[in-house]
Amino acid sequence: MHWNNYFIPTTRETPAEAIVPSHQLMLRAGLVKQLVAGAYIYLPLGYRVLQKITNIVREEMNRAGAIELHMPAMHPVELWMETGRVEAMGDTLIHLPDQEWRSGTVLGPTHEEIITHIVRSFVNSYKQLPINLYQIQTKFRDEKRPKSGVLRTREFLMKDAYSFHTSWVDLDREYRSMYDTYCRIYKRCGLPYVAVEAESGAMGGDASHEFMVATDAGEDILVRTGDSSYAANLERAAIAPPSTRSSTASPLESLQEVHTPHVGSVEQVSRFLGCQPADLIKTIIFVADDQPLVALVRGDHEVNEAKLRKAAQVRSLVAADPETIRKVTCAEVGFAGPVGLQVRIIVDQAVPQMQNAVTGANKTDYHLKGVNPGRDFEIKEVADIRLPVAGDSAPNGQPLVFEKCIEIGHVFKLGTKYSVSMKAHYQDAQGQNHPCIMGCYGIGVNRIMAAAIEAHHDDAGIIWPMSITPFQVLITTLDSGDELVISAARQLYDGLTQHGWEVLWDDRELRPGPKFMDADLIGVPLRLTIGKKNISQGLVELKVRNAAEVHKLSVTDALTRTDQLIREALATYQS
RNA sequence: CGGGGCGUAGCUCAGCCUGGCUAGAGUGCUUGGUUCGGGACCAAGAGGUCGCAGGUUCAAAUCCUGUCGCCCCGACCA
Repeated sequence: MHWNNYFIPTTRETPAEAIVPSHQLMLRAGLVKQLVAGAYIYLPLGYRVLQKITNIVREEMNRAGAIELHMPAMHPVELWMETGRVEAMGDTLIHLPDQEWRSGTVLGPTHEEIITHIVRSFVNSYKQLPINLYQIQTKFRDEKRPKSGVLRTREFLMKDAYSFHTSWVDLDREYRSMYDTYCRIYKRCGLPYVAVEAESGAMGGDASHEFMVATDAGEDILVRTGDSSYAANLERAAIAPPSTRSSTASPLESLQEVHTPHVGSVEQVSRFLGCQPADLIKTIIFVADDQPLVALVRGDHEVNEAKLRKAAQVRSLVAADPETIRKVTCAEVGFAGPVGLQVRIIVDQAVPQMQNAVTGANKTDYHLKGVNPGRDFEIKEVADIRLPVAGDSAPNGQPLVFEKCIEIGHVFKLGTKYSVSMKAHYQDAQGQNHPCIMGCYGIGVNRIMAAAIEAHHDDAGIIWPMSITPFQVLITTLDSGDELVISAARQLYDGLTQHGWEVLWDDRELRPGPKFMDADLIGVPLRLTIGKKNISQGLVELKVRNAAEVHKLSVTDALTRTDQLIREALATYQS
């Protein structure tokens, strides 16, 4: 490809709206342009990268036996009503309300309903299972706040796969296979990914893993140990129980009521009484399966509702409204405490360690000092029910570290949630009907592109992994009036093209400076520079984008060396 | 949805507070010339309904009201 005949609108300055490095570089390198908030145009260079990524995804999915198809982006809302997800998705689901036919149409944020509809239409027998169907398709979600370039958008490309099975054992096998496939895909894309245990959230289902890339541009929190022997997302991260009661145990004080007028929050109470938030026991009241449930955590900790729900073994769990709180505690909101409460209490494992703590007195404008768990209130149920904080350890005893990250993929075991509600049944060998057991597996294609840039760039621009670069080689000709320069460039261009490589020839009539700046910006991994002075001695220059040194080689040596470097680089990304 | 900010040339921004001639700069673009190995220089040009609508005024980029869009922080996020 000749640069003059192509379309790469690079810019020197960074548009003001871009904050994160990948967004800035994608705009400056002419990869994308925003059309409206949350939707991006993929310009030719960016589209090439996107295609490289989708090719890798497709190859690996096919290798794993998944079968590609293509589903519409417009869905009849009836299918979503069958699973109750019109409500579950809420505002995220984009409706088209302006015309009669459109009022029954939504834009697909994901495709469980559609794929389940397909399977129930065509799959009747266990002989047709298992099957794994996937597509690479545009999704629509009405994100409240699109941000960070293509990292969070309302319209985005996703590879979504759905598998259907006759047994949980077979789902486990496919889940494992997809997990391994994802690892291969990310490795081939050159991403430093981490697989973590995750909550499956509103998707439903049991097991779930997220694939993360650590980056400051991210909006999730990755929790892991320094040696990565343990990794999880923030919601899922398990916390080791405190080792032993602190050796500096102080004498137990007696219970004492203190007047704390209009002082309700942890911060206010600790300031008012001159103690630390960690000296308080926070008493949070929930309604679980229509019964009040109290959770106790240290004042500087936060309850993790997913953990609490699991520990309490309840189906529904919501924060109690003020009226319920008043009824349970006989006090205004802000003065709840465990002493004397006659409801089910689940205690975080950090609380029994506490001594001479402060809690609400269940009496408006009063707190209790000198509260000692076990003495002043009974400890019946202890569990890990909070979010981790700095200083906590993983179950294996190693300290946890926290990093911002972005999610680039997610695998779920869905089970029968959709097949039951949508009646996707198959007949077994005995003629019995059963709902299909399902898994689903998603990859954010645009996010891979942004994450790759987040992971591979410097001050001058992008440094593409060889596997997803828009071109493997950039030929930069200086002194383009010189016949030797042109004939050498043509020789290299033709030679490398014949080897099957994608070559971009910067044939623009520009001074060397801007050409080198653009070369670094767009991040093609190998650059061959041909100038009058060197070529008069039969030499061209070979430079690797992420290395400082420059090699002077003959034209034929440059060709074989470049070919070799590309092969070597690609090999490192293969699994 | 709450809080903050911004909308003036392709891009980065000044001008607005305190209304007043033909609305500016840098960069990019076009043409000519000199240059030519890491964003050169000279000269001449093209390019703007100052987001949009209404109002105040002799006069509005500037003041007022409304509206739309965009960014940031937070909430939300299969």
